[in-house]
Amino acid sequence: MSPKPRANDVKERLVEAAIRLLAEGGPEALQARKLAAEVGVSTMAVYTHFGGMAALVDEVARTGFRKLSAWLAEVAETDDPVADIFGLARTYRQAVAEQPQLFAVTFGQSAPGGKRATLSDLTTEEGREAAQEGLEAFEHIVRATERAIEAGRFRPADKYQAAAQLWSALHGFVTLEASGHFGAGEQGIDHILIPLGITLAVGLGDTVERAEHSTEAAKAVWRARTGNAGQGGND
Amino acid sequence: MSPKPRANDVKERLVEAAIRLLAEGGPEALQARKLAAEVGVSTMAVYTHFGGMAALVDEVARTGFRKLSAWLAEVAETDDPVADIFGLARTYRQAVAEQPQLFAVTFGQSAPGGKRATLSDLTTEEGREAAQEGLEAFEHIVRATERAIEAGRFRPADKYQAAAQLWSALHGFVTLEASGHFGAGEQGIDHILIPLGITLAVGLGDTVERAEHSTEAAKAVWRARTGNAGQGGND
DNA sequence: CTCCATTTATAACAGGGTTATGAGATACTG
DNA sequence: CAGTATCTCATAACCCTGTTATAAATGGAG
Repeated sequence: MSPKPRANDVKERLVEAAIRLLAEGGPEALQARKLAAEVGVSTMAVYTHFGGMAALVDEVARTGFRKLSAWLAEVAETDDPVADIFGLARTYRQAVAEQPQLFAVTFGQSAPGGKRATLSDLTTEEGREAAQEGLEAFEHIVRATERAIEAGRFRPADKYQAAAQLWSALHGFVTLEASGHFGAGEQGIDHILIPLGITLAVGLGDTVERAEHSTEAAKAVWRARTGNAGQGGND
Repeated sequence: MSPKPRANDVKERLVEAAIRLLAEGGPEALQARKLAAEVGVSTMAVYTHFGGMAALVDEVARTGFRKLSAWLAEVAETDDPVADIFGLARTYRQAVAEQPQLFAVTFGQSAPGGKRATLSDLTTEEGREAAQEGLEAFEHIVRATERAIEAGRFRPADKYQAAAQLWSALHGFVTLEASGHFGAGEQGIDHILIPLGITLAVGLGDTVERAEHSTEAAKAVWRARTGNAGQGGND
């Protein structure tokens, strides 16, 4: 097996193997020796390509952001921007639910004190320029928020500020759910995420009726997407 | 120094030292040998008292929850339950801002030595029993939410469900802020946390005017508390 | 005092990340 | 084409950290 790894995709394969090990065995399974064995090379590959495990983990974290952005980008824009926001939320939650270990690294690695350039303030112009991958995922929420404001569903407001509110709530729910605080399975979606979304939409200016209608629309779109061809694959 | 550790508070001192090392050097500094040296004992103490580093980290996580609960318990109940919720939010945020490393462990984002602390489900009866400390912090939000519903500020709703929404949003904001996404200092509070709180309050049934008034009331209380005698001490 | 349980220090072991070194491959240069 | 420089990778060692085996010290029970 593994006849001979072709020249330069060893780096790529290391990251892929790292994500696989992470998904299967959690953070403890992410070890240089296991990684090397998985790819069929020696541990030196980690050092020639990344400089060390820390940098590799960093790359894994960035890959998580990229995957998240890619998934969010697949959410189609409809004429109901609030429903689109719910669609983004479901997608965000689904990504984390499917690969909790990966996103635990992704969100954990962005902590300050780490080596990596931290994503800076997303509510200022300069900050947005400094933050690459993290911002990209955020931008999808911003765009949908902007459309909701333009459509009169949300009150006029700073789109970044409103989107940051939505992102906070969504991220908090997803994080707490991944930590096991909201039970297993899908119950957290119905019991908390959807009511939370309605609360936020209404608080931002939508009516209860329209917000509820949008959750139903989003649920229908979601069923069509995941019913036909699940989006849970590897990009 | 350290004349001779008295019998059974070695356990206590180990946890204290662990929190100190964590605060000063991050997760990587939380090591059995450093810990033992800090307390003035051998590494064996970790094993006789905890069974291993994993259990010690777990105890550190639980201590974080206990401190958080203690801080939240200090927030007085006024006749404005929505203002009280804002007070709880500021306190929650302040705790994490002051001891980000500790709460990164508490919430499971940081994994010293690969050993993550695990928490339990708060939306089920059994889960709530298993998670004493986690629940205690959550209960403060539940209680304030209940009062807001009873006072007619929030629409009638399941108090746990409504509180879970508030907790999600608050936790998400705090987490993202601690990761550096919302800039440094207090700007995240004014730009995002307070607007988020107003959005949620309004979405749950409050009026914009009363919600805004409550944020001001909470800010005044906060200034009085932190202006007089900061609450940043150890429990 | 003697016995027993608990706690602790010492020292070794095990398993990780990392590094030194040299061999092989690759590409550029004359 | 020959030679050389560079990049990549395997081997083997090194260091650090969690852990455990063992025995000494401690302290209460009888």
